[in-house]
Amino acid sequence: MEKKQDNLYVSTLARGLKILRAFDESHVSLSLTDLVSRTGLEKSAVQRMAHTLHLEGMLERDPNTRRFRPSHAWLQLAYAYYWSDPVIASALPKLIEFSHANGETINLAQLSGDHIIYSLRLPNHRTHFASSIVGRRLPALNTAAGRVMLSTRSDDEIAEACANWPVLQQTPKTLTDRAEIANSIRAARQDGFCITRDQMLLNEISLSAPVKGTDGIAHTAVQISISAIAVNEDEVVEKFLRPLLDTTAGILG
Amino acid sequence: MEKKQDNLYVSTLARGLKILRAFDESHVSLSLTDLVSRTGLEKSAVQRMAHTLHLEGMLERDPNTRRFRPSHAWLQLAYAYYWSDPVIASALPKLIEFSHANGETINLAQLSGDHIIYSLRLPNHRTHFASSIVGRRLPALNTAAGRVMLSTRSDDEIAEACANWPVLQQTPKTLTDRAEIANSIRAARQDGFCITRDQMLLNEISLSAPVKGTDGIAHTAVQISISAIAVNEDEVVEKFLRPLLDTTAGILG
DNA sequence: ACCTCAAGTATTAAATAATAATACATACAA
DNA sequence: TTGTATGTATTATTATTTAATACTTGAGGT
Repeated sequence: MEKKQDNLYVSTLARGLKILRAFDESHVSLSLTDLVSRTGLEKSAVQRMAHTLHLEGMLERDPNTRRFRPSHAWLQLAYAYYWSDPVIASALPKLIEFSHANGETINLAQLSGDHIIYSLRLPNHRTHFASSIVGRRLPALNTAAGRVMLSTRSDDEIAEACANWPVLQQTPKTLTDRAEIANSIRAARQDGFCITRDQMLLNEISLSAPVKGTDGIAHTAVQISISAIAVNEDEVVEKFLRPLLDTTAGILG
Repeated sequence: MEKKQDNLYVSTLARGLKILRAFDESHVSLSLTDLVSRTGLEKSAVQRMAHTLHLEGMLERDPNTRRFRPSHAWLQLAYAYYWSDPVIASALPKLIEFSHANGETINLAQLSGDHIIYSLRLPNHRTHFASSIVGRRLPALNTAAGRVMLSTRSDDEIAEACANWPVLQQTPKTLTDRAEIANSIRAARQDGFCITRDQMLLNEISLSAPVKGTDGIAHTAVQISISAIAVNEDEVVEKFLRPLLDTTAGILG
């Protein structure tokens, strides 16, 4: 896949990035040969890239196992990202306020292609690890946050997304019927919020409201997670919709 | 600075990384010429690297201003980092517990060379933006967390660090006298904790305890921040040391 | 203790792919 | 409009990466 008829494209750099992206939640430390198989690059290419990334402080290397791991530099990049995105600075104090006042898990989600990505998370319960750390990507159509953002778009865009964007069956109860997802988005447009249940995690209720820009389109949403053991959807809306909308209203999209 | 007599070193990749690292808290969006001046690379090199990084989804490009910004991919890398570091998974539930029980800002800090880096942060008050987001690096000697980690090392290492590691005068009251810093570290070794005040921020008290590995050395520490307006250091120790030590005790270094 | 094999490391000739120089285009200001 | 700064495009040259291969190390099995 050495692509492009593009004389500005530096394939060596792309290969190096490929090494970085070989790491994910189920590949936390990789040997040279692991990297070869995961990236599809030549052994010697991997050798040189990994070597360089190590020297440059982007990869940690365990001297015993000789396996590579992400370094702290990866967190530093996140730090730079946070400063670069103005929505973050606007949202963070509001989320802290909400978390403090309501004691519930609250997240900031942004649209990233056909996925959402969680950019801020303030967990208030012990919950699954993946649900507590930033940077997680989920198919937009599967999530309340994704649907509520889509609901601010034109009918055509919604239809296009519902037809083509990925849907992932995460739990037995995950909604995979695209027509039903479209209904959910239509409802969200009416209501100004979206609520889901058991979509990514069983017994988890998600309530989300959009952060609209001046054009009325939302690239950001705030989402809260509530355990469905104690309460049902109606009660969640009853109790948390108002504070949630207060929160989103204070954020500059 | 095209360095190395190293035939495995891929300088093109290093140049690309240099572009990424040109972004930080005071350089949130950079034009081509900005990148040239910040990296010291040739104009055409920057052109090709930025172009490639954009195509690979590592840089966002504003079509109007033609400036580059970090992309969501930078958060995804943080996500991979979190999974790769076992301390994180062990610490996160404990920090959440503490935050929930005590309602105070709590952070996980790790030693990264001669700096500490905050890898988890659970802010519970409105506080300065930089104090709320992960990935921030601070000189280890300036911080309670850095000192308490150092205090688990040998006398020689402590002496070496106190002599050579960087110290940054962040507030008028920041301790810059290296002998006094050494005293602070000695005290931390005795006490099993370190408390500071007004070091990075005025009217901020920092209390930190180490997370020791099986060898007794700490590469990680937990730190809490308390406003010094309402309470003094003794009261902070009185009130929070016990729960803090309970927290660190539950974390596998 | 020895052997085997897989995994990591080192070396090189060959040529691809990146470079640097320069020319062109566009946007903004005087 | 003209001038200047910034971004974009093109190309010959060659430095740099490549890919192939040989060497080294270490873990597991017998």
